Amino acid sequence: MGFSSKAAATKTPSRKARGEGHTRRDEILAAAKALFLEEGVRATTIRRIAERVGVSAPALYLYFKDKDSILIELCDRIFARLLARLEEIEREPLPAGQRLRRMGEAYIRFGLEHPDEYRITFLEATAPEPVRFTGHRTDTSDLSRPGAKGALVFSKIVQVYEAVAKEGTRLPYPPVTCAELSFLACHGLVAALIAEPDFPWSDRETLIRGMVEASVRGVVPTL
Amino acid sequence: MGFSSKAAATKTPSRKARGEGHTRRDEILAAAKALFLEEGVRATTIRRIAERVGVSAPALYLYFKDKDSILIELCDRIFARLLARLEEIEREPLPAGQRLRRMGEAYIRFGLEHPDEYRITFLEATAPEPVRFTGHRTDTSDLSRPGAKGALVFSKIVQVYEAVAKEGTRLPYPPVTCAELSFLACHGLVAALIAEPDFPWSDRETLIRGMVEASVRGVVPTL
DNA sequence: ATTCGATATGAACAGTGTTAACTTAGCAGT
DNA sequence: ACTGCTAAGTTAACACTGTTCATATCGAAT
Repeated sequence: MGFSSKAAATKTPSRKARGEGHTRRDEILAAAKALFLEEGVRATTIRRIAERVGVSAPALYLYFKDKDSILIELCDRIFARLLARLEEIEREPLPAGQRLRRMGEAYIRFGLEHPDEYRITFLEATAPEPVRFTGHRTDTSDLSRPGAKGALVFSKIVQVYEAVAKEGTRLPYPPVTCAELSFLACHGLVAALIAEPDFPWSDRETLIRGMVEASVRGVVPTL
Repeated sequence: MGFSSKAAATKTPSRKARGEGHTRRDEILAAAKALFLEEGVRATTIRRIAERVGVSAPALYLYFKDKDSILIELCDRIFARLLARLEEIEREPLPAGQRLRRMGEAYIRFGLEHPDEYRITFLEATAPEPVRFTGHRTDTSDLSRPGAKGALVFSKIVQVYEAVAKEGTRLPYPPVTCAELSFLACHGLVAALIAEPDFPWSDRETLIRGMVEASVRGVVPTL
């Protein structure tokens, strides 16, 4: 049955001490993450991750289906932090309008702080190429896809808009549509600032505050 | 060492100075474009473009610096059409607020109609990896970069906001900042629908009209 | 002692963008 | 006619990429 801890057994004794509690899987994730913010996405290749872990490239395939799986898991772990942040805000005793603003700001700042993960989760198309019709299925989306955690984040905003409606404010669209509009506006700011960091944008703080405001009042003017 | 020239009989004496209609350069662009919308971005590779033109892969480098240059030129040509559309709208005798809405809608629809080109122009980071500080240069941006045409598009919106100000409406931010906020909100919608076409978004038309409205009234509530 | 299953490896495959060296064809000028 | 010169294209190769396959090692259970 269960074997305790990990079975060390590196064929070539790695000079770095194997910390307790690290599985090889975690090592890979950690190496990928480090490579990520030290040298950027472009440098984060299978062979370089493997090199960092001190292992050959095919070894990664014992723990991950393919390269995307590694990146997706990495991103999902980061996005879990955003989710936690939003749930914090959710618990604050604020009027719904204010909670909306706090969430918007938290979302934007998070995105700007994790540009690579944000890009992979929301900007990179992993959808198969020839598929272009928008299948409108409210199905149980498979959680392995990128954007799965993204969808969770999104659902938080829906909840707040439902709260807004419950407070008596009339919404011009269904809560889910309101949430999409607010979310997409903030998303636009993050996406553009990440993709075009060299463009001479206006002052970042002004843009953030302005977009938070616009994303709320643009959808529900009375908020 | 036989000079068994099974040589390409396609030695059309296409004097490029002659420039009647199709130069080889244009052929390459056309092939890339066709490949683009027949088989998607992923299939648009140097060798396959070359194959379509009926030429070897390295031949493309006689006309373009690298692969990106091909794609960028392709995108710029498409975006020139958007620019023309916006200039049409610019000439319509409408109140500035209405012109803003018309432009927003045109922008969004254009983006959704040309997802691949939009992605390359606005979503793909071609910025060198380690550069992450935002150099605030109002300079003569080099026109070869992707987003060069994008910047032109953007400047159109700035002009309209200046017209709004001139009409007497007080703006909460400088015109350029207003334009950025409006633009970025619309950009968010386009970017997300392109990147995640399978997500069960609300009705597309509702989102478009809603975002156009929000991108204007969110920034300038009295418009 | 042998089998088993997990872990890891080196070699290789089918791609990618790109560069180098070489071959032509066509056109000027002594 | 014979040089040169230039533009346009070629084949071969390089340095990568993600990924698969056949093989090896090794601790543990039978």
